[in-house]
Amino acid sequence: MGCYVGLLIGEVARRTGVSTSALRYYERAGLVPPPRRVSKRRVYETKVLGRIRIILLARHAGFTVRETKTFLNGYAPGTTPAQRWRVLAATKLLELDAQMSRLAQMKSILNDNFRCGCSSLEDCEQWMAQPKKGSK
Amino acid sequence: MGCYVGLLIGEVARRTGVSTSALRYYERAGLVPPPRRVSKRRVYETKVLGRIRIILLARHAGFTVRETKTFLNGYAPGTTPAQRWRVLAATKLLELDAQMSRLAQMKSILNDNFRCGCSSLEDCEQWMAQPKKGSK
DNA sequence: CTACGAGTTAAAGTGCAGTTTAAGTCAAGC
DNA sequence: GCTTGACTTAAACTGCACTTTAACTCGTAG
Repeated sequence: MGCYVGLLIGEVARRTGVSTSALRYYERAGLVPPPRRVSKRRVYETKVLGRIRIILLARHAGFTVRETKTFLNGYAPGTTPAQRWRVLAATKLLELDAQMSRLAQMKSILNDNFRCGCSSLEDCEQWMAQPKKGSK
Repeated sequence: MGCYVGLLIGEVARRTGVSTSALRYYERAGLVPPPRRVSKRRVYETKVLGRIRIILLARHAGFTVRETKTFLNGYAPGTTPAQRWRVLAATKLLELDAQMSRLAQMKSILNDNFRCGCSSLEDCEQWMAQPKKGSK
């Protein structure tokens, strides 16, 4: 049964929490390199688990699959190593900062409303007029 | 031409940066209340601009349209005012915190790689083994 | 009266990120 | 030798968030 060195797709799915269909999709999309086959079956090396962790992190951070691919490939061996990577990373960092400040703004709205307690969005001067301040 | 009190959809689109088709979609989805009509045309009151600002903020913070709707409606007049809102806001705040820490983690990866300079993801111990620390 | 421009509708189309389905392959156990 | 279970494929389907299209209605300007 499990006498190959490596992991079958079901095992990778179980260990990473990514479904087998998603793993095949990631392979088609170029996120995960095609593993070797043993009688047509995918047999993964354990290091694929690390790559999948990165993929999950990127996806959860809001990167699209295409972005994640560029992210991984701009960094993979064979491409211009540092140069492309630095440009990519710099761009991404700016986007992440922008996104974090949007989240922070949303947090303020949610937090402040615990205090303010308005019962209608339209009635609440706090959010409705953007630079109008002076209401408790 | 513009002698109604209120804004036509094109004007709202221009002022908010949201396309007319998206505005109609938001109306169907229950995010924007149906405005009054003047000879079948939507005529918005200016306060809709405030609501759209909130919608945009929520969307940019990663809320789905459905979530944004619940967010706005749980807070609107007519519903249990404070109670539902507080539960919703608390849930959302937890999600935002989780998302922010994911973004922060992604930032670290991007930032640290400026220093580390590995040329292959699989080779870089830093990210591949998750709780392995000790390398500069 | 006609043409224009800005609006209207319902319905179909788009791109993303997968999931589901149907039909097939293969090694192992009974 | 047949069944079982984990895998394989291509293709169709899903849900989200809109956008596009086609055919229509208005009010105004020339």
